[in-house]
Amino acid sequence: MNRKPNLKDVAELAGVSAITVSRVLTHPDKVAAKSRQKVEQAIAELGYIRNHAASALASNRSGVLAVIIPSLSNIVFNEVLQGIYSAVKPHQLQVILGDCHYSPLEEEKLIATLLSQAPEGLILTGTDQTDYARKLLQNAGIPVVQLMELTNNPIDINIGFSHFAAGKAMTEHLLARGYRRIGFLGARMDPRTQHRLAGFRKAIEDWNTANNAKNSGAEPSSARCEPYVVTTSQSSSIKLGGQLLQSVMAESAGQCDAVFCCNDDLALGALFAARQMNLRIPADLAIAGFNDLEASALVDPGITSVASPRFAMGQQAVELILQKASGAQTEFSPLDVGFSIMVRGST
Amino acid sequence: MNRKPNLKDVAELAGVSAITVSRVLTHPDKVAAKSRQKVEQAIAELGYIRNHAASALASNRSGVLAVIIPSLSNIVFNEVLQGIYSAVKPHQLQVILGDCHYSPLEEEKLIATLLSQAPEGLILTGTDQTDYARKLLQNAGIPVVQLMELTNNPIDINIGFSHFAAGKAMTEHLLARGYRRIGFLGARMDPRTQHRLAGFRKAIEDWNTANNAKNSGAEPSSARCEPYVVTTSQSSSIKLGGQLLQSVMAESAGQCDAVFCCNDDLALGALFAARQMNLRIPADLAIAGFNDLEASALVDPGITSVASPRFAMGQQAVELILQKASGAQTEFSPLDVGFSIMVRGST
DNA sequence: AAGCAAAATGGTTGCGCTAACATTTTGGCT
DNA sequence: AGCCAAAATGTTAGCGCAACCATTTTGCTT
Repeated sequence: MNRKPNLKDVAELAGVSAITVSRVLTHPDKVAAKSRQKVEQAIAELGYIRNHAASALASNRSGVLAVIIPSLSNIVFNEVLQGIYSAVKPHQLQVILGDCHYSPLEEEKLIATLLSQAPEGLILTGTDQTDYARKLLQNAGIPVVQLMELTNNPIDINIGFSHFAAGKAMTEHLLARGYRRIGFLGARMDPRTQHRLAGFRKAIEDWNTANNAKNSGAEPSSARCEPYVVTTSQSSSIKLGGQLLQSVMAESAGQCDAVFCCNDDLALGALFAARQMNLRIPADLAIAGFNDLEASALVDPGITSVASPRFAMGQQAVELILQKASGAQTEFSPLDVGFSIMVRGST
Repeated sequence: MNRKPNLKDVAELAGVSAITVSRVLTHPDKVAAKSRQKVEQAIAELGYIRNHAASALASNRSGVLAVIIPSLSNIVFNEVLQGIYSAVKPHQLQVILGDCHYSPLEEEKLIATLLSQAPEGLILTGTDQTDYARKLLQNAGIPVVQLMELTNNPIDINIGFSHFAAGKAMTEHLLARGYRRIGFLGARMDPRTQHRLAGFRKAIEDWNTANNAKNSGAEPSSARCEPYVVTTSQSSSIKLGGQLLQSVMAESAGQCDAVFCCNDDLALGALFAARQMNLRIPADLAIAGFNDLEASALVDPGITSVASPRFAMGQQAVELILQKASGAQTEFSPLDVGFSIMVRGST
């Protein structure tokens, strides 16, 4: 026999019926130890491997979890993925991963493709899905998680934190440290980066307002905080951080005394470049980042950054999907996992 | 109607037969434009999504590519993955990714699981599969790629480079630069790392032999090159690099004048730690790494490292699998993609 | 030993789709 | 108009498995 063995072949060899073999594979406790042993031996002997497609078709359960991330190369999503994999492991689940390259349209296509696998659940990054994608997901009737950021209008389950609040908090930290000519270095400018930038602007606006009120008598302009915003649609890298630092220095005529980088890659690049420009950190220039990568804590000076529980978010996404899939009809309100500012030498 | 629409529903709405709808999805050029249009409209109207399981079962083609990497967290495999995804994109293929945590046994289990999806091909990392895994793969009859390193006894397709040669070449570079008390810092010690270490040892042994021959008259010991090897089974990180540097300094009583780190994470950590120890790089201490991460080129001084075409390897793996799957019965001999030593300031 | 509930096992059927073959329609030619 | 090959479409059957329900066996109690 040259074709691959199937259930029936195993059943014949083991001297039982096909359905018993099937049960050994899916509900081993429903089968007497003796039969189970015979079946297991037959499986080993034939090198039998269950046909997942047939199983999924007959049982209407795919055992697949679909995940779409915006970028494989960004280590941030990698950590989320690790959380997802760690949570998936004890369950009989395969992960199908798609990379939508930060494009909602690609994401839409991917969703359509991945839904054809009839996944048990779907994990998306961010909250900017197209209308058609939302419709597809509604029709699919499976648990969907929007991860990383929060929205008032979730498709289903929503886990994340406010990038606006984080951006604002970090900027307030810089203001509190006395920096007044603060640059924002932004790359790729995906929605979350834009929220961080919005938080940055809000913090400065608020500060200027408050400051004007205080110094209502004096000339206000002298105490105003001046933001310098340099952004690019290029994707982020360490090298780019250095280039953007030069841009902001040029734009501010060297006045810039602090930069808030939209992520730690840029921040590291800015740090390396600042050293070459003979800027003392943080005396001449403060550097703040986002994501709290390992390197940020270990360079000298350490880079102040925003930490968030990425691994845990991934885990939680899987857990809530499984909860929901197993019938728990609890409503999940958006789950804010928060963030924290890791203050280090760079500010 | 509450259940999900199927092919027949679409066919009825479009006024054609089910098989025509199926053809629109798989061989659109075999269907007249008029019918195709009707079908496409019906699909859109119903929000129809093909049942992949049924399709796979009936057609005996899964449209799935299985990939197993040893670690999600190691950026090296991430880059390979990116190559895989880029090559997969133009084809109708989904990637199912497994993480075996550097364990051949986990890998074996994963292989069994992933094979149940009847993938069109399988990409593995390294060449250390268990015997049972090899047997499973032989039975499966699908193209298999062993990636990253080379072997004389490949399961099927083999793409990679010699980590032994790379380790040897880097050590020879250090010797050529005049360093004589060279440390090897190794973490996790997976097979590839061990080959690098073997190359390191061989280079030093060769050098000592040659040197003895030359100085046969003089006392040989004074000119001997002394290796210091510090390894740990812990997984690699920047922080660990600093700790291992301290270990090797302690072990060598401060005599060590160069360290060859088994990867750039360790090398970065060693660099940061060396600065804090007030060692001048490369005057007091040379640092060499492996993998040529982006940061290695941008820190100051840049870290000398071994570069390899990881992205291209991933791409090539997919392409060879597809070639083989489409019937090209060409035999592939192990494909050596080579490596190059990126010499930078740290040595 | 008889009776019975529970556990174990089996037969039938259909999941949704596509391969293979069969049939119909189309369009170009004389 | 009539013919014919090629293109388009349809019919039938079955992929391998698990749900459902039916039947048999087991192991316990009286």
